[in-house]
Amino acid sequence: MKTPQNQLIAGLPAKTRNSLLGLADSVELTLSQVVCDADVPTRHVYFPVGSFISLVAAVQDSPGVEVGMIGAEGMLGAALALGVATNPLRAVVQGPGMAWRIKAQDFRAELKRSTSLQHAVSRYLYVLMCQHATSAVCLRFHPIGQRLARWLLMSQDRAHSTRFHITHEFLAYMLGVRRVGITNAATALQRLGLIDYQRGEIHVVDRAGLETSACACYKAERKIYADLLG
Amino acid sequence: MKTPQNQLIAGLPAKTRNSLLGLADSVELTLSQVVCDADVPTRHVYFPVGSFISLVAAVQDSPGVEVGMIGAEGMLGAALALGVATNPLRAVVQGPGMAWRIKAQDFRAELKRSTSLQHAVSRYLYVLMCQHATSAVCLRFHPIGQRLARWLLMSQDRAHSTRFHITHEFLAYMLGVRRVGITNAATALQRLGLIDYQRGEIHVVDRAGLETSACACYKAERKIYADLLG
DNA sequence: AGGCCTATGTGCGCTGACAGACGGACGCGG
DNA sequence: CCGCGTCCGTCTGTCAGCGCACATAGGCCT
Repeated sequence: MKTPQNQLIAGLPAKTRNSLLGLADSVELTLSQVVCDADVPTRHVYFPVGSFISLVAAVQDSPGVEVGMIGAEGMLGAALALGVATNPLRAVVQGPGMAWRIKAQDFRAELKRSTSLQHAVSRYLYVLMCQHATSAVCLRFHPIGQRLARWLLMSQDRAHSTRFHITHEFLAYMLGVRRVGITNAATALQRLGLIDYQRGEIHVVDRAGLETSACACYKAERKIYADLLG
Repeated sequence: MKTPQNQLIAGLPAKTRNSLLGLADSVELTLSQVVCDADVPTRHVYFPVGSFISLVAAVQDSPGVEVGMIGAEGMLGAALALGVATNPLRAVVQGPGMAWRIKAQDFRAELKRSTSLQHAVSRYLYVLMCQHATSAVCLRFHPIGQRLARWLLMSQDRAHSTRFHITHEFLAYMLGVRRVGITNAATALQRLGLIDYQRGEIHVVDRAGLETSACACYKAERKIYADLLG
C-alpha cells in the first residue's frame, strides 16, 4: 500500500484516501519545471510530497510575481472543485521532489463521490485565497529584505530541510524584484548570520532570527494554516 | 414578487431564485460602512444591487489595500460555500445603495439544497481568486495613474453611472498610497480631459480614454468576468 | 591549463513614491 | 456673513528600488 506524506490526503478518511491513491501516479518534479501554465486546461492535479510549487501571477508583459506556494500541505489544481478547469496562474516547481499526480477527470469523479474530499479541498481553497490576499499586501508594503526572509522561511517549511537550492536570479523572479535587490538583501541577512549561501545552495542558519527579520505576513499565514489545516 | 437586479441571483433557475429571495431582506448600504470586518464570523451574506463593496486586506498595522470589488455581479460572503465562516478581508461600502441580505445559516441551508446555487457561487469564488491575484501584480508593478484609471473604470461599471462620490482620501486608502499621490494622478487625468471632479464628485468624461490610460489589469478582469459570469 | 558558463558582488544615475507641512477653496450652518 | 470642517493643490527633502553596466569567482568541460 502507498504511504502518502501529503497532509491534505493524509487527513482524509481511509476509504477516500485509498480510493484517491488508487488513481494516483507517483511523479518526480524537477526544479523550474512549469507544471501547469496559466490559462491552459488543467489535465492533472498534483499533491506534492517532498516537492513544492510556486504560483506565479502575471498580467500581460509584466515580469510576474509569486502569489502562493504549494507544498505537502496542499495541492495544485484545487480550482477543479469550483467547477473551473483552468487557472490564471503559472505553477513552477520550486523544490524538486516527489508528487502524486491524478488525472483531472478522475479527480472530479472522486470529488463527486466523496464529500470529505470536497470539504478538504474547499478548506484548502480558502487558504489559497488568503495567501493571495496576503501576498498583495506584502508586495505593496514590505521591503525586499523582509519579504526575502519570509520567502526563505516558507520554503524551508516546505522543503523540510535547512538547505535548499535557489539562485538569486530565481528569487528575484519570485519576489518580483531585480536580482541585485536580492543580492543586497541576502548579503544583509548573511552578515547578520541568519543564512549562508554559495552558488545557489542556501543554508538557513538561524531560523528564529529569520523569523524576526520577516514581515508579519509569515506568522499570519502560519496562523491560517494552523486554524484551517492543522 | 421581488425583482432582483443582482446578476448572480438573476442567473439562477427560477425555483432557486425565488427560494433565495424569500430568505432575503432588502437593506440600504451607506458609504464607508464596514459591512463585515476581517476575521469575524460571517452573520450575513450580501448581494449588492445598486451598491458595491470593496474588499480590503491588511496585515497587522499596514494601512491596508483593496484586493477586490463586489458589485451586482457577485456577492459578499461566498466563502461560506467553502465551509468557512470567516473572511480575512474587511468589506467596505464603496458605492451606497441597495443590497439583498440573507442570514448565513439560511444561505448555507439553501446551498445544501441547490446545486445550481453551489455552482454559481463556486464560479464566483474563482473570479474572486483571480481578482486577488491580479491585484497583487497590479500593486507591485503598475504606477498610481494607471491603477487609478483602472479603479475608476471598475467603480463606474458597478455604480452604473458616470458620476459617483469619492474623495482623494478614500481613494488613497483603497489604492494603498498617499492622498497626494492620488491628487497628482487625478490632476493628470483631469488635464487629459478624461475625468472631472470637484469636492468628491467624480465625473467620468472620456471612458474610452480612461481605458487606454488604465493598466492591462482592467481588461484582464473584464475578460475573466465575461468568460465565467457572462 | 585554459576557456566558458553560471552565480554573485558593486557602482552610478534616475525616478516614483514617501513623509510632513502648509495654503487655498468650497460650502454648510449658526 | 463669518467660522470651521472638508477637500484639494503644491513644495521640499528623502529614499528604496530600478536599469544598466561591469567586475569577480567557482565549477565544469576539453
